[in-house]
Amino acid sequence: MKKSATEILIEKNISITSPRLLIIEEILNNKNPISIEKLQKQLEGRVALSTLYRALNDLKSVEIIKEFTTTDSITVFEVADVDGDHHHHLFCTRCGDIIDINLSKKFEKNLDTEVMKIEKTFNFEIKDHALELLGLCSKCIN
Amino acid sequence: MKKSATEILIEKNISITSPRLLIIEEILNNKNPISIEKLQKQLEGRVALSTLYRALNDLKSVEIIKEFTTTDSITVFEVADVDGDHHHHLFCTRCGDIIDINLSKKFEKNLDTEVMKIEKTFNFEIKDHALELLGLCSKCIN
DNA sequence: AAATAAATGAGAATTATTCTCATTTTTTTT
DNA sequence: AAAAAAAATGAGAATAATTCTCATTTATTT
Repeated sequence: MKKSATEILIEKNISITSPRLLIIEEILNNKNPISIEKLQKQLEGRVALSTLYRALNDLKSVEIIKEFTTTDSITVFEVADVDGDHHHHLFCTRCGDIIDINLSKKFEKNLDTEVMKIEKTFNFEIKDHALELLGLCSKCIN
Repeated sequence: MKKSATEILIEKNISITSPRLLIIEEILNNKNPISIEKLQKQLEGRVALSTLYRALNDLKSVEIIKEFTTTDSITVFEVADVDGDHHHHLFCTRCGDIIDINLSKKFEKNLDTEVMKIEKTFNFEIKDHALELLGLCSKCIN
């Protein structure tokens, strides 16, 4: 059921190149969002840095991947949500770890209702939302 | 009832200097989060750029201000929440506008409950949360 | 008021990201 | 399947954002 990197590129109708495949695979392989620095290390010698930045922007603009910034100002990437598969993030403010989380169906419904209210109040057309939870992970708690 | 910039610095027990006062006032004056570029222009000639960056970091570390990054990768600052005064943000992905919003009391309660569940599941100690809503503002909708 | 400690300004240094352009790879056309 | 056209890459230069250094100034403590 999982799509291959090649299939993903075909679906978005952009050309299939080795750097793009490698980058998508690397991001897919990572359970959690991955930083540019990590990607760079992982792809060392196989993808030029300029290409990495360019390809990340390309993949972002066709919505294959998503970019965001952590609480400690690190730019990270993850594969964009497909269909209903929608998740949020837990950030450890000490060690910088990021964990993907799902909210309960019930709560997501509540959230959607609240969002609709806000759309009306502000005459805004809301396309997406992200809930960020900040705190200390189990390792850093003590 | 509003605290002055001086009072804010005294409260946090860090020295009272002209750049810090000017920066806090500038951020207070702005209804919505303000970018570094804007701050820089506004404070041109009164605060050196290196001081601006340094003071922003200082104020951030004593939690007088809060930093975050917009969807188009712009770093912005706002005054940190005081007491229960807690808000979220609406981002226009076309024009970059940011609007402060409040969620309903009821929804914030639901959110707190959900957050507590997540804390247990992940053995995480959650200190703060932020809901970001992304879409098109009334001006950009058409 | 003097002594100490902390913060500032100016510019240099570093880091992150984008840009340029000749070459290579991919896609389209035949 | 080969030729032509279009798109992407790699290497490094250029730019932009942020941090660092250190002599001087300002704020705090004694």
